[in-house]
Parts: sequence; structure tokens; C-alpha cells
Amino acid sequence: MGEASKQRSPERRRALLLMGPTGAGKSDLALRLASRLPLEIVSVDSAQVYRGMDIGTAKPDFDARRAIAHHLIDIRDPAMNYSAGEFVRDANQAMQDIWRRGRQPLLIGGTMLYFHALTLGLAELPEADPRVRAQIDAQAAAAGWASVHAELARVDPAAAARIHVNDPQRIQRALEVFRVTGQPITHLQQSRTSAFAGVEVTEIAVAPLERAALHRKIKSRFLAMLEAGLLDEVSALRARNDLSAEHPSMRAVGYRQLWSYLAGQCGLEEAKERAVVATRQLAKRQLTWLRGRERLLWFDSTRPDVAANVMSALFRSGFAG
RNA sequence: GGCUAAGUGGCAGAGUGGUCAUGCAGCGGCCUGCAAAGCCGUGUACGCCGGUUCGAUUCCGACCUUAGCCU
Repeated sequence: MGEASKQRSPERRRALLLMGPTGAGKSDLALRLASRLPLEIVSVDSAQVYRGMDIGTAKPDFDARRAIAHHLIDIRDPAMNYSAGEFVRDANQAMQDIWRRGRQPLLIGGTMLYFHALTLGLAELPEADPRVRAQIDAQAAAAGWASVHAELARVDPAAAARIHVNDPQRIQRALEVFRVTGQPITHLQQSRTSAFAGVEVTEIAVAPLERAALHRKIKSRFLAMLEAGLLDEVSALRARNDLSAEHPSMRAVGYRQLWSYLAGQCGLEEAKERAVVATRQLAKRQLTWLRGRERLLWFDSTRPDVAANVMSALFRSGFAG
């Protein structure tokens, strides 16, 4: 990174963030935008990172990926874990590469924690340690999570106060960080640095104005996924024999419910219904994240002219042009 | 027409003479390396009308509806 690279990229570094609840039509819009502007797509999606999970994650198809460069898709085997930390690292790398090519990144997806972590930055915390987690799990199995929470209260009162006793995932993480570093997570989280310093960020959200419209869309979309062979996709994943319902990849919406049907734990109709319900709940959580973001330009995804509206907004905001 | 049973919030499903069922869905929210995850919060519901009672979703009666049985 010497003088040369500074001179080579004198233009502004910009990034376009496209967010929205599942089923709002983000991918289509992204392709339209990318066909008019010098963009490369960076997927912000915790499920599309997995190879072999195509139908249920609504992964962009071959044609789309040939037409426009897509990053952070199919970068993990479903037996592996992925994390917000890895995402931030990978996304930053992808963005650097894109800028170097004289293009702008279009970050699109529905994994709101990833957007959050990327824009606000993540504190320098140790990554997950399977051994420590197993230790804590064993402890919880023996004495209960309340007791683990009580232990956390001793080493990090602030974290314990903020984390609910019934939230094993966060109790575990906080205690894990303490055991690995010897410091309270509350303290370590004080400093976070965003990679977006100096980057002109434009944030777009697309969502149906009417909640009922979103719900209808979610249902028909899931049925279409089944038509497209989602059940076979899940069967194939199960047939590998090295995946379980506990893997983060298999806890994804749709996969989890169909897995439990294939495992004989419920009927197909019930699995379908539960998958649709889980998708609605996911969309609701995504909307809660979205409402909290300032600087977000909202568009009604049910309007036929969304793409045109977004384009003109991009010109107005100075992102394009 | 007669007999029997049942009628509880969007659904399922307990229960009680005066205080909360509960589960699911929905809705709102939280969120720093599992996040399509994990978690929190949220409902003057007791078929209708009358009666008994200080007080009735709960007891009594009529009526309506539903299911089954009978003529």
C-alpha cells in the first residue's frame, strides 16, 4: 500500500447496501442495479455461504452469477461453521478487491447481524473455542444455565445484568470470552472499529408496505421451493451422514423443518407449516433490525417500478453518476 | 320431536363462585464470532337471555348452535 496504490485509486470509495426481509425481492433488484452500474455483489447471507444449499436459500442461479460477479456464496461446506467475525473479514477483503478493480460493492442480503457488524465494526474478541464451549455446556447440563449465569455475574456483572438467564447462547459466549482472555466481554467490547471509515455508504431497504403481502409472498415462495425440489436437496444433505440437526447450516429456515420431517419427527404438512411460520418470524426479526437503522432509504417492494425508483434515488443521493 | 354430550381469546386446550391457565400463531422488542440463531415482552376469552348470590365463565332455567344416539 505505497504511493502507487494511493494514486491508482483517487476516486471515492463507495458501497451500496441493499437490505430487506426474506422474500422481498432483493436479488432481482440487485441484478437490475448491477446491470446498470459498475457493481459487484457481495452476499450478506449466513445460509448462502453453504455449498449444496441452493433452493432453500434462494441462491442466485448460474446465469445470474455468470452475468454479475457474486462474492461470499458457496464458500463453506455445510459441516463447517461460519461466523459474523469471518464474514466481516471476508467482506472487507471482497470490497477491497472490488474497489481495486474500479467497481463498487453492492452488499445484499438479509443477515442483519452481518450488516450490523460490518458497518459498526466488531470488537477484537477471540473466536469461538469448541473446547471451552463444550466445557460450559457440560457445566450447564449438570448445574443448569442459571448457575452458569450466576458465575458470569461474578466475573462480569454488567454482562450478566444485560443477558437474560434464559439466553444460553449469550451466557455461553460471554463466559467463553472471559475464560479465554481472562477479561470480561463487557470490557473488550468497548472498542470497535468499522472498516467503513472513509467509505460513502448508501443504504437501501426493500420491503412490502403491507405485512399481509409479505406473509403471502413467504408462503408461496416456500411452496415454490418445494416444487423446485427442496425436499430432495435436504435428503441429499441428510444422506451424507456427517451432518446433524445441530449443525448451524441445518438449523436454517426450511432445512430444519424438512430435516425433522425426513427424520420422522413430524408429518410433511406440519413441517411445511412450521417452515412457513419460521420464515415469517425471521422476516419479522429482520424488520426489527431495519427499523433501527438511520439513513435507510425505504422502498415498497410490491410496486412494479421499484428498480426505477431505487435507481433515481441513487442518482439523487450521489451514489450513482 | 326426544335423549345425551359439548359450546372458553385467531387456533388448540385446562380450569375456578371473587386472584395468572398453558401452548401455538400474531404483534412489539433485544441483539458484538451459531444470527435463516438465541432470547424477552404482549390478550378485560369464557354461545345467548334470565335467575340465585354481596359477586358468576364457573350454580339453576329457557333458548340457540354443534356432535352422537333414539323415535
